[in-house]
Amino acid sequence: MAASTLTEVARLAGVSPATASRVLNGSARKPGQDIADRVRQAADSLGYIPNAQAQGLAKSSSGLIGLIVHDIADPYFAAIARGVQEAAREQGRMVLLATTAGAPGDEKEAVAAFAARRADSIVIAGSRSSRTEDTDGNADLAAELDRYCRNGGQVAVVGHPVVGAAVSDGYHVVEVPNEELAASLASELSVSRAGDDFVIIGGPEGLFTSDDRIRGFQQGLAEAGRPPAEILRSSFNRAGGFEAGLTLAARIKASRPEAGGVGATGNIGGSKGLCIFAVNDVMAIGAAAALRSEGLRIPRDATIAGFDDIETLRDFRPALSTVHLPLEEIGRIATRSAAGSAAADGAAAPSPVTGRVTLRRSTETAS
Amino acid sequence: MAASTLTEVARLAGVSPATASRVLNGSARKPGQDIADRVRQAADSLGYIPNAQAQGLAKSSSGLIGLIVHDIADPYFAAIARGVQEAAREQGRMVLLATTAGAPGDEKEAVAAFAARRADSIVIAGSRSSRTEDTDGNADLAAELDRYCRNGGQVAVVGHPVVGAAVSDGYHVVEVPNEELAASLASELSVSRAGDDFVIIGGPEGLFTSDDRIRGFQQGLAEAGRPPAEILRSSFNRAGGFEAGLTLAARIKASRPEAGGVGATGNIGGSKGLCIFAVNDVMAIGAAAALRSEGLRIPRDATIAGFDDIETLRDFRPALSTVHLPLEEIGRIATRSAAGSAAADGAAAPSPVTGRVTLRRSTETAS
DNA sequence: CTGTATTGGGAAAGCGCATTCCCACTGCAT
DNA sequence: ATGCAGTGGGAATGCGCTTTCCCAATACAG
Repeated sequence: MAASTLTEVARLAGVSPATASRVLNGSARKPGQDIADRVRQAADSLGYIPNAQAQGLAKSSSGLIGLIVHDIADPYFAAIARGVQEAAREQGRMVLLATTAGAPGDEKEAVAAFAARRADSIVIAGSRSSRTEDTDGNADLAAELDRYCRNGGQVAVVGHPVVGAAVSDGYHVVEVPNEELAASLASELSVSRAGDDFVIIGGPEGLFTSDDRIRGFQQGLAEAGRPPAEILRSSFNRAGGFEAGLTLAARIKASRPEAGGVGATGNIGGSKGLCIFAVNDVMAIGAAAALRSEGLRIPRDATIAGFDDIETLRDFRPALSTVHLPLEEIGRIATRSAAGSAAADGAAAPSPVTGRVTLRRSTETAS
Repeated sequence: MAASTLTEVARLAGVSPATASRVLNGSARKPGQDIADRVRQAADSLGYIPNAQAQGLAKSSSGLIGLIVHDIADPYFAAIARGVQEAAREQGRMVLLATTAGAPGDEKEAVAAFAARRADSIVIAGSRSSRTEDTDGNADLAAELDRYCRNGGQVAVVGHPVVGAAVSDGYHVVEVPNEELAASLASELSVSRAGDDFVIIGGPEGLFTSDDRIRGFQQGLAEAGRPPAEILRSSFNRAGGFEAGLTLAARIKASRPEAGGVGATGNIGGSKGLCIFAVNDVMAIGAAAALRSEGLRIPRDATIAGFDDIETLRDFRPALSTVHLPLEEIGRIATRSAAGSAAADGAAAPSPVTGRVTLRRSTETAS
């Protein structure tokens, strides 16, 4: 038994396919009550399920939203995905998922695949890159997005615009005030960690999110009359944070006075403490793990702050200072901005993303 | 400019649409080299992207895999989703996401939506329920799945079969040895926590995953000559674990000898320790948070073990004893078993899921 | 040199639905 | 009684592609 079709339903109800279509799938014209009932009854006696592909073909729209993330199991993206999913549901659409590990080439593939499926809109999360090795991929991606938009597609990008993407209507960017927030964080830490040296653990140069946060942090330090922090670069994930954490651990151990044995109380006397800013939470967690694995304690031997306030932090100890970002909300906003283009443009501008510096135990003064 | 069509490509190349179709999208018949080149060139000069909807309509298959989870931001599901996504990619398919919070009614909707989109296969993760309030939903879901399978769809369910689902080919269950593993855990803990009382934090009665693990654990205890553990039930998430944790915390505090003040060293003298088994990691984490919030320490004042070994545990302190499950692999297996039905049935049976009891600090003897 | 395979391309018929026309019919004003 | 707008249903077309069927051309054996 193959899935039953509209035609079969129509025949059973003794009406034309046109009429059946009108009653079963919202049309401007509403057939008479009695006929409608007959059709509806026929439909569910047959267990009719409309073929979305055929509907899509006929209407040239699909009820699909494409979502591009680096890694769906990363708590950062998972939270955004949850928001996207939720907003999609509100719109009566479904989410198509693509993971790309951040490679622009793969992202281009994903966009093409979404375009092939005639997705109504595409949400791209994950940091944009301007690294030279990504130049080609970025160009391809931009071209693909451009084509998609010209064909009526809607695109929302979280954070930074895609490098080289033409500004068309249908192309939306959800701005995240990374720089300002990082500056605020630096400013607050300059006060609470007045005696410390600062060091930044960043992602590879060219990753916008990372670069913005680094720039903001440095600026915040400067405004507080502090010298710029040293920057350690590694990959934009836990492993990268861990690696950088090991480097810092060695340095901390080397610089502290050879007081006693293992149990020595870290940072005493005149030596300055170290305050680490990792440009995202997973890197911060990685760094913290590295310090711990080297026998160092936070905030005793070093303090540390992250960025994003991913849900995982809730149960991470010591409680990690960070910048809270409404990740789920960001997903919703992106999804809505790529959908509500029907509404008035300027007026319907979705509320901007706001974050909040959130200081916790990991940067409290060691007792 | 609307997206260009196969017909346009064909015209530009000076061939028939049929030929163009044959060269651009894999067909059994391979047109001549020169013609193929001409078509291909025409295609990318036009930036042709095949309309997957139309292809799907014509071939009646869509290259889509439906994935149903409770919550995509839950680390357990996120890990499975990653595996599914990966396997989907291998198959050249895309994954369609649906989140349902575990409500069978919603799951039925999701299956219907997947069916409407003519998804090639559906993967259902998340515990099945036999609670009475879910009876209707389960029946609907089973009926919907049945119809989907009869129409040639492939379904893979992680863990338990859907209640009432007819066994058809096309309906696969990825077995997870919850009961055995829970028994092993109980057995190992009976040794390492020889002096302790055991208590189980479980989900609501009727959730198969929870029930299986509880049953297994009790059985393991029995085999070790222990009396059955008391069971505390609450919701199958962190909040549920937290709630149960509060209850236990009160009990622990009440039962311990009024040694001194807050700083008293918990469990001394003849009073038995408490070993908590939470049926999944997020509940265990919730319970641990509750204990901590009540000033109790793990493993000093109580020990605790979870189940699943979600990635989050990597950075959770104290390191949580648990049962490792290859979550990502489970996602892959499910996806493959719902795809490789073309291969020989019996022979192609995917490798079964195996777990591993993993004891860590949270159940180590307090020093 | 004729006859039969065989190859390679094109014409056309759907896949299941939405939608534009078109037509028969009703109700009302003239 | 006649005309007209308005209403409600059906026939037909097309969305973009695959695929079967058909036909011309070539190849080869007899």
